[in-house]
Amino acid sequence: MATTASSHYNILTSSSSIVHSEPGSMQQATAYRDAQSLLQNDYTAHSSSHPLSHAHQWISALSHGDGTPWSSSPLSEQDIKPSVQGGREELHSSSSLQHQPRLSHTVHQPHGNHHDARAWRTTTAAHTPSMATTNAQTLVYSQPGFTVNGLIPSGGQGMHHHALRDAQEDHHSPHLSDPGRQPSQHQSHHDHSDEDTPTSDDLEQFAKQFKQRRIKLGFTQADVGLALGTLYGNVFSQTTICRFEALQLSFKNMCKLKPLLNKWLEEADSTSGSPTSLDKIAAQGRKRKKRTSIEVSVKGALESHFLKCPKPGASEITSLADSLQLEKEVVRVWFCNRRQKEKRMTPPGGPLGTSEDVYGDTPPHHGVQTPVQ
DNA sequence: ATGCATGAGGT
DNA sequence: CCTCATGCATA
Repeated sequence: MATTASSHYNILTSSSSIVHSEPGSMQQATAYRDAQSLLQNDYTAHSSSHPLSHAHQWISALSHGDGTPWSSSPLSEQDIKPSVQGGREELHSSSSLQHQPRLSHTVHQPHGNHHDARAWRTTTAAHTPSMATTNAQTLVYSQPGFTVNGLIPSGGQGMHHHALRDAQEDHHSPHLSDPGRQPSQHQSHHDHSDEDTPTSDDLEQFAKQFKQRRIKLGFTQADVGLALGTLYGNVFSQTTICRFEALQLSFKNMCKLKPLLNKWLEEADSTSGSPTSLDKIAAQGRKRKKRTSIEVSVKGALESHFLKCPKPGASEITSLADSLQLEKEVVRVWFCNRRQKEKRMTPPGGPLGTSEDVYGDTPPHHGVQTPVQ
């Protein structure tokens, strides 16, 4: 399935009859300050510039095998829409209290600096009361780069690690004089509406529960995202909800979202016949560059460079882009995204014990492992 | 479920 | 230019 040259992109918004939450799928521009849309043709306009396509890999929609070594989605059957929506509104009620923190971050944890990723594992592991065998069980880093180097108290795998993240992050102020905020109290259950900084374990369990309940209630991730919008004014996409459930967000981000999702959960189960009505606002047409498909081989090359140097300078990016025949911007963004991925909590592949435990780490994680989806 | 992209805010 | 939160478009 190589280059099939199937570049047939629908540039026009064809309202097909696919599954679409038609009524109200638009998102409201909550805090968008600038709403000006330029009118310049997109990248599809370079047809006249190129007489013959010789290296148009960025517009070739080849199957792009996706060389994700860790991609192991067992089964995913999402988007079950039982349509449990009734026809009620809560706009008239719910006029009680409830002050949402809005943009203010309720996170005081990683203090904005210092690697959130590290705080991740550390917090949990650190407060382990009796860590006899309680090793890193929650999050299994199944990637050579994901090791939380040097911070694993259990000393499980302080072995090979590419010190690839210590070049920048710690350029902040070295004020770590108030680590006392670290939640040391850990209840042995779930469901804690504590407002303060949750531990990674808390988040993990919450995410699991959330997912379960959500599914039980018959809501899709997208539904939740919209509901959050109608309820609190912050709309989120399916992507975000998904990532939350999969713990693929930064610690900070998770902390921020948890309260919201928690509220939704309460609402959702209390009013089993939720309405999901939202005001429709004009959709804002944004011209987004079409997703560039990077070939597997190219991805490999990029990865190699990443291991070598996660933060290439502008010049290096340029040359790299040149040799790979990619736009500089594409390469730059690739690196950015790559770095972000590195900071996620859950490394792709999931905490599920894959067969490849390069770390000899056999975590005794709890049994419940994704019943469905 | 994820890959690439956009944008705000910080340096 | 970076990080970080987020999401459209896709696989």
